[in-house]
Amino acid sequence: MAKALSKSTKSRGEQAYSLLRHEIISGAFVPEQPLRLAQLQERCGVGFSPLREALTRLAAEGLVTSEAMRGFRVAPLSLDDLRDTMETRTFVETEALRRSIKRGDDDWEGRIVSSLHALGRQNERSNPNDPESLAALEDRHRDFHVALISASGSRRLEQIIDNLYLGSVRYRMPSLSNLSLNPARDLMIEHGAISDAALARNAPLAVDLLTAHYSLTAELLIQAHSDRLDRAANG
Amino acid sequence: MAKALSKSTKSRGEQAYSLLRHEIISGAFVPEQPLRLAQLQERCGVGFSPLREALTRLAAEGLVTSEAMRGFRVAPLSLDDLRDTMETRTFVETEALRRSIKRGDDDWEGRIVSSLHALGRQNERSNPNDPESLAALEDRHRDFHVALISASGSRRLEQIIDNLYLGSVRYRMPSLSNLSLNPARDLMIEHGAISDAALARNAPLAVDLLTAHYSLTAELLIQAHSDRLDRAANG
DNA sequence: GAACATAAAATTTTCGAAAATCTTTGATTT
DNA sequence: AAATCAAAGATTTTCGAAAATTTTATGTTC
Repeated sequence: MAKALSKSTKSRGEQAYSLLRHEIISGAFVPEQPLRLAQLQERCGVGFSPLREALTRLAAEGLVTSEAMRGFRVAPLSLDDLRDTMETRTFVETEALRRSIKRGDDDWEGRIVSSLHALGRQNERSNPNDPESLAALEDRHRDFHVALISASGSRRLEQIIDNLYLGSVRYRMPSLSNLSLNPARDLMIEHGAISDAALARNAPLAVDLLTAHYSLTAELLIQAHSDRLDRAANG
Repeated sequence: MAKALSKSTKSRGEQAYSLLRHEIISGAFVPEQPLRLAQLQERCGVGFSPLREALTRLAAEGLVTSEAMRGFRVAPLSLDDLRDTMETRTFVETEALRRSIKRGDDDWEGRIVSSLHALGRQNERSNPNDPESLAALEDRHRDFHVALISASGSRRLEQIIDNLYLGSVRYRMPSLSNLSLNPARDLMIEHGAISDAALARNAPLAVDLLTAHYSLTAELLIQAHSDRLDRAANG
């Protein structure tokens, strides 16, 4: 009897990693804020060792910075980094999309269709005032974009895309409601058009639509972040 | 006054990280070999905590794998990964090169000229039987390629390139001598031509030359790795 | 009062023992 | 012989105290 799939026993270090990652992404800490071990120990309920492992890993992924003998800080946010991240994301993801359109099989099409469907359903029931449902929407959004490029055949591209998503999602979280509430924008129509072009194997069109999608997102995020900086400076 | 170097003090964890990284890159361990803490503790002369931090970081960078409650292993090597890594490297670095040619200033040109010069000098005095001088040559080689793309203006691209280099250098190390000894190849001429095209701001030519440079490297590495696999299977 | 040294406090980092978990061994049963 | 189970051994993982380092506070000198 197949051993009941050995329990996904998450070590304490992984628990701490997941928790901190989630909190940083969702904006629970101020950028550049020092992350004191004693404080985190209480917050996460784990000792020093697993905590430092989690922070080391987050540092390697770019979510926190570390300086020898001076501990860890939440990684800074900046307009330059936001622009850079979104541009690089577009560059890499469009390539992965081209390859997926060329190589994708029935399963790939199935993943696109079903993730788009799930995104639509979550979008219907989504409540802009509930952080829980917004996080779920964000996850479905990511799933759709992952599905789009899931036939690229390149593990390396996938990893890069994953890390770039991580770098950009921090800018989105604190203002996702603003974003989806933007009257000039219907995200489901944009996503539907990208999906259609991809399934029709129209690579140039799909790439253009995806580029436009990210350009618009970048513009809105840059605007939102500029406003935040202004508020911080003036108010 | 224990140790007079207070400023550039490397923590023990960083020492362990540097050492292990170097040993993995230079092929001191067999791929997929388990990395036992007790053994590493003796080898590195540090306790469990900094060791685990180093391994966690190496895992995030892809040089080792980790499984909960089962410790760490040296990351595997494979033909697929080698191909993928070299292709992705070419894709990303050619873009960074295009941008650098467009944006590069006098300092950028200076970095190319001087790193090419340093590479040539190291190449002259390099002894294929001395691992020390081979490692130095590898470093000058990396410096040149870093200089080439150092005016891309994208921190993200630079990071990605750095990580991809890390992923590919493992395949090169055990057979660097084979590579540079290949009679059909004069690396200094290839590098000189790339440098010339870049400095002449001829982006299409520079990109073609860089692509050819990496394609040839990839071919030789794939051949070398196939031979190694055959030897492991038969002999 | 500014510059400098020094002590005290706060914080990070490391160590090694203890706990938790995996792996092997070997006896027992089917 | 194959399967099962529990104890013994090996290894990873965690904890908390101790060491090392940075930061802050205090006092002294010019």
